[in-house]
Amino acid sequence: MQETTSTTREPSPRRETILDVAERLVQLRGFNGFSYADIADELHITTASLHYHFPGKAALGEALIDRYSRRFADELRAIDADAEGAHAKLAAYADLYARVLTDRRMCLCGMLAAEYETLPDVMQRAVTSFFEHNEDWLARVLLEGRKQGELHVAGSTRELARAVISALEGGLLISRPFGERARFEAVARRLVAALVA
Amino acid sequence: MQETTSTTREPSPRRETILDVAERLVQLRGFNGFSYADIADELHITTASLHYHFPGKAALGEALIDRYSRRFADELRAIDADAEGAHAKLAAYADLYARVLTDRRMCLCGMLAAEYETLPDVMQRAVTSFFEHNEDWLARVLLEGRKQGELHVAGSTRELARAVISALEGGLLISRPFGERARFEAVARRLVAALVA
DNA sequence: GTCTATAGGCAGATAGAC
DNA sequence: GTCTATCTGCCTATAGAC
Repeated sequence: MQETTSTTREPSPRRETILDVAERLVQLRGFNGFSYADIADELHITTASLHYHFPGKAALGEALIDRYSRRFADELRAIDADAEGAHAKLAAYADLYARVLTDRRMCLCGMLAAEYETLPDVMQRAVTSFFEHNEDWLARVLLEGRKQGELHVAGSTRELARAVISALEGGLLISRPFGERARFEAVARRLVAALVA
Repeated sequence: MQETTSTTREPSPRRETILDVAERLVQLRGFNGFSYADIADELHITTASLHYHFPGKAALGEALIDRYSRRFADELRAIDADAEGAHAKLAAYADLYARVLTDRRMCLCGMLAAEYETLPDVMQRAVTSFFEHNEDWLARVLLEGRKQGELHVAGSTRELARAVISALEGGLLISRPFGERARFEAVARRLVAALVA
């Protein structure tokens, strides 16, 4: 039986490889800091070929955020399945960010948040959506932690969720120029510990 | 008596105006998100004229960070002179960041931290220097607060200083796409309160 | 200080052959 | 799917007149 009705594009291997390269470039240099030529050179193809897979840079950018968000959501589900208790979940969440730093990368959506003003509309919407979903997940974890008496959260859990995301994204942002993952981890530990004391 | 021996360039009015426009553009769109033409259009001059004031984009960028850092240092001195006690100083420090958000701007050096990988060497050095000076100032405030018994800071004050900067820069980064200053202020209050409890 | 004119390169993108 | 060839536009930058 042939698959013909899928609304989301079939994930061809080539397409995925292109996204892999583009993702790394955006995380390192930003959406305005790389070009189709950079990807083409690395894959030993031409920019015309890239336009076959993604009609324009905006479409490529949107696909990047969608895939990144989907993967992030998968990781959050994995944390829900594996980690027990709010403290463990928050530690696992912070660890997601620490792992982003591999190869000096920034969080894709943190990078795009900086460039937000210059992004095509479709990408702007996808970026805010990423943060809102993170907020939702965190707020739920915090609320459950409070219900269980595990956390002493005063006031709005949503506001606290925003603070956690801000702190972790900022930790990545500031640590990266100094090039040491240990620096981020020390900061992240303090931030999470202080916020959800 | 004529001034001829100053090593730092005389601040001509034109030069300052150019820096004003460039500064806003970088804070809004990033260093890779604006061009000489953008500045020239706004000032109704040509890009050739800009090259008279700044030989290249790297020199302009360096001048931007230098001026921004000098102003920031001035503000820190003003806080030292006006605010009494560590809590008041930290609140004033956080307020510096809140004021940056005017017109949806990002902190200049926070923006450049995102683009760090793509920046000319002179700019990279200037950016890290900005954060180090902020760290120094904050670490001193935290240390004095602890000595006075005003703050209960466990462990390294330098590490905590880094956490504060990360949290505030991250707050700006994430709040900006949502366009509400109140959002940042709520997050910043929580972050500072939690960190220096 | 500002201009005109122009260079040389790179950007994102398209048409059409294979 | 990938190519060659090409386009248009923008980018940083420079020479030289005023």
